Amino acid sequence: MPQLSSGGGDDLGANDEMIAFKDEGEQEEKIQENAFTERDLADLKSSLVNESEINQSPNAAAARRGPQPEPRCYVEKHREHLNGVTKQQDGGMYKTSYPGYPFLMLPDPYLQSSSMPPSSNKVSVVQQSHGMHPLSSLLPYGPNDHFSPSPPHLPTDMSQKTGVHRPQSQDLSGFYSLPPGSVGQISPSMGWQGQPVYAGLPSCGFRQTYSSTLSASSSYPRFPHSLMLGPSGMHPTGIPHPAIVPPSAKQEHDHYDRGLKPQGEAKREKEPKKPVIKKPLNAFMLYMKEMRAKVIAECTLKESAAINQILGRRWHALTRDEQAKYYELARKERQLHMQLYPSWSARDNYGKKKRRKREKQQDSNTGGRRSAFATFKEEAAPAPLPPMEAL
DNA sequence: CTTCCTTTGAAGTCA
DNA sequence: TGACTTCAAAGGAAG
Repeated sequence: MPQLSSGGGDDLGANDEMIAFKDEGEQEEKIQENAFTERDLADLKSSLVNESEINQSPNAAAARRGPQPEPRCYVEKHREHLNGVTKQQDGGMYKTSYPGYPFLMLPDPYLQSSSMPPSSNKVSVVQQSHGMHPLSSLLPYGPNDHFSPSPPHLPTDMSQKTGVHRPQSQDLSGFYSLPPGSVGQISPSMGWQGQPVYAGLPSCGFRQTYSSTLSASSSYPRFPHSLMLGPSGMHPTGIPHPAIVPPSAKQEHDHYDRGLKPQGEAKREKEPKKPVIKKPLNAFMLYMKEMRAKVIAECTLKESAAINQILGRRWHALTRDEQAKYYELARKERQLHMQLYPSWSARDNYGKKKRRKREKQQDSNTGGRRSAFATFKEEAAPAPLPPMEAL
């Protein structure tokens, strides 16, 4: 795996993740036919642990909100598991959940302005609430290459196993309000077709090509000026990018732009605000984006913390191939992010959050807000998600 | 209004 | 190099 030359976690996650995954896969083979109920029981067991922990910790943040509502989901989860089996038999998630997989940034399911094809009522995958996402839409997928640089721990014929055929091109303007040709302007020039994932980055001239294509912005700074970005975080190509968060974005207002609202053109000129380029989403984040609405619908939950717990379990319950899709998507995202913002570093966003984890831990030692679940995990659970043992 | 919670993974930092 | 830290999304809840 060329891109795994360093770090090792580029594609399919950490090794320990995959070790656990292997275990789960083995378990899944055992229980493939009859054991979604067992899985649910495992969930139930886990939830009982949580609840008992909650009850034992009146201090806990979870307790302050009452027991985790997660158990409400078990019936629905079972149903979803069954549906998942159907999906896999029917060609996998691409077919069911990724109606436009090569162009993942489908309209936000929460947005009324959805331009999804009428035939699709699926939950879109990595759509952005604050803009369309060209990363996936421009992902260098060829019809057959989506997993071509297979992760070392994945079967090399994964793409064949998934049997997914992604259309090479679709009318992106149907998904994005792009000027005609804007996509084509980028995609071919990026030279992604059939290109090794990272092999070409240093030398293939992708960046050069990209720069030349985006000549008007070839010298744009890391954080493009608003004039270049456009009113809503548009990339100089004209394609909005979710990683570019315009200063006016509510979401970033929460974290980054508090107190910096423009109060006039003079101030804007005086203190031009740099749009925040956010980190590309990792595989799990992409998975969460896709599945969150589903879980919310099934569980009638809205609290993200609880939903994320469910999603974390489901993530571990995914098959290897299913996870691989998201790892691959995440890798593509990172790749394109790197192309779009060559000089961007995750460090750029360090310190944006108000509190540091260290401060949190210090507070927790002194009785700060800390969930019993977290404490339980640290004290009793070495792994983030204990394997689903038989009850 | 601000921060926390909660998850996994990527990337940064530090010894 | 390994351990640790921070951030990415999300929205309700608490301070």
